[in-house]
Amino acid sequence: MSKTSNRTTARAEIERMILHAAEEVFAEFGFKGATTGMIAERAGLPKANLYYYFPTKLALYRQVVENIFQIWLDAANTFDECDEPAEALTRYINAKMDISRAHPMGSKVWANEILHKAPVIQDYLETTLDEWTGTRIAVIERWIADGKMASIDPRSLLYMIWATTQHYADFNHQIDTLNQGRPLSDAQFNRAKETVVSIILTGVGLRDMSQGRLKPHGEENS
Amino acid sequence: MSKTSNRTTARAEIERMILHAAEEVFAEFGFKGATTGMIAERAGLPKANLYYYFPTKLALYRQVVENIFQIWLDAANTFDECDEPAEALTRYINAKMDISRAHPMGSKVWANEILHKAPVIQDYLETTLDEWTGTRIAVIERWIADGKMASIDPRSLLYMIWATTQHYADFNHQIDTLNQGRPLSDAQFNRAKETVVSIILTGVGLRDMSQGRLKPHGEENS
DNA sequence: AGAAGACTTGACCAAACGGTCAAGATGATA
DNA sequence: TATCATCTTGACCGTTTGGTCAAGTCTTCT
Repeated sequence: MSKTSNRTTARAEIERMILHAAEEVFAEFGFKGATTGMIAERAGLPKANLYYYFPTKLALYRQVVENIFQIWLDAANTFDECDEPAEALTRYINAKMDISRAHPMGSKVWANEILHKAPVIQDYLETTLDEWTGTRIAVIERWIADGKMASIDPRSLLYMIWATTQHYADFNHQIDTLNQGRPLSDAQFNRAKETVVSIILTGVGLRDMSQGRLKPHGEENS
Repeated sequence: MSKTSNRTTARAEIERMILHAAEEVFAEFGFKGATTGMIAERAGLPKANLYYYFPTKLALYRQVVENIFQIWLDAANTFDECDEPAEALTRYINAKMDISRAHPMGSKVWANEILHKAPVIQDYLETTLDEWTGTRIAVIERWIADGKMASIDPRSLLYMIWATTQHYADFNHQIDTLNQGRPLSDAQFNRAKETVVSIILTGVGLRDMSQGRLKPHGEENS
């Protein structure tokens, strides 16, 4: 009975289940609105047992937020995979759109946190995020100086990309409601991705609109 | 002593103060996180007195949300003030950006509501908002059919405008943090507005980027 | 087998919060 | 001044909720 799963493995497995449940509940109800009872129930164990694995509700929340920030950072790296602005921006936008589709709950927890003045992630904003943003702005400024793209405000461009891509996670309830109550199909979502990439790349002078609509890659059906 | 301010006037005044306090507290802490005690304190009256003017916390919240939706609708009308796409989109984007700056709390309450699956405004989404969106999409499709702008997905364009403009309200804490902890100056905000308008108009083929950066109107200083 | 630790859980507690209430203050009317 | 309605407020209540605890059960090691 005790071959692959020793105690530490089982413990890690349970912690993962708790964190998954917590992410969903925190996303849907916010930190205050979520109750440890709901999280425990969704994780399939009694509330008292949850406190055996995480000392407080806040500690559990912190762990959830840290995991989310790690995903965010992974996507951020796609920005640097290529030094050509069109390619770099396309990859970054697509990566962020894919995250919004794959991890909408994480994005919502993040949005909630910022909305409420970042009580637990303020230090991330001031250190890691600020640093990342500064270096990427420098990259964009170099592209502009090299005449590779139009002269726009790099910071506003980054905010626009963040806002638009995260909108598909944070506001997915509104988007679904405006789609006859149904979630976007893969085709619809891909069309949104292509539109976002198209408007932004064209908007910063990396494409032109003369030939009408371009379809860069990966289309599914009508 | 009783000339201009009869009782009904005083009552309206107090209700306005309560609603203002409630908007701030709901924006910062969410529906669950906000307490009627905090709202009463910020409005400068004892909690019990607040319940004389609003029967329940939920009723107060509903009133706040309805006021916000009215502001949203007012901005929506600027979309129709002109039938030329460049002018109409510019006005609409600027109106929404101005709202984000003037009423960030309202925008945050709205965002919070959508994030939590719109428990109290679902009917607005399904009726008024859905209807407004449908007709505006038709307008954009006509512009495209008439060759006035590039063939992009109108729905994705609207979402992009909503996401970007509201980002400056909903995520203003993050924006401030990335601006050395200070709120954006008027000059910085105007630059953001111009950048957003520029990228979107260019992105949908209503400007071209050949001459570098254009400054449409209203600049302050460097 | 049996001791020792890791894990589980129902019952419980103190604090916080939405909402009530009854007693009083204030202002309009006559 | 007397009356009545509107408004104000401190004290209070039931429920919810984060967190605790002691009494268990299960695993593992010797």
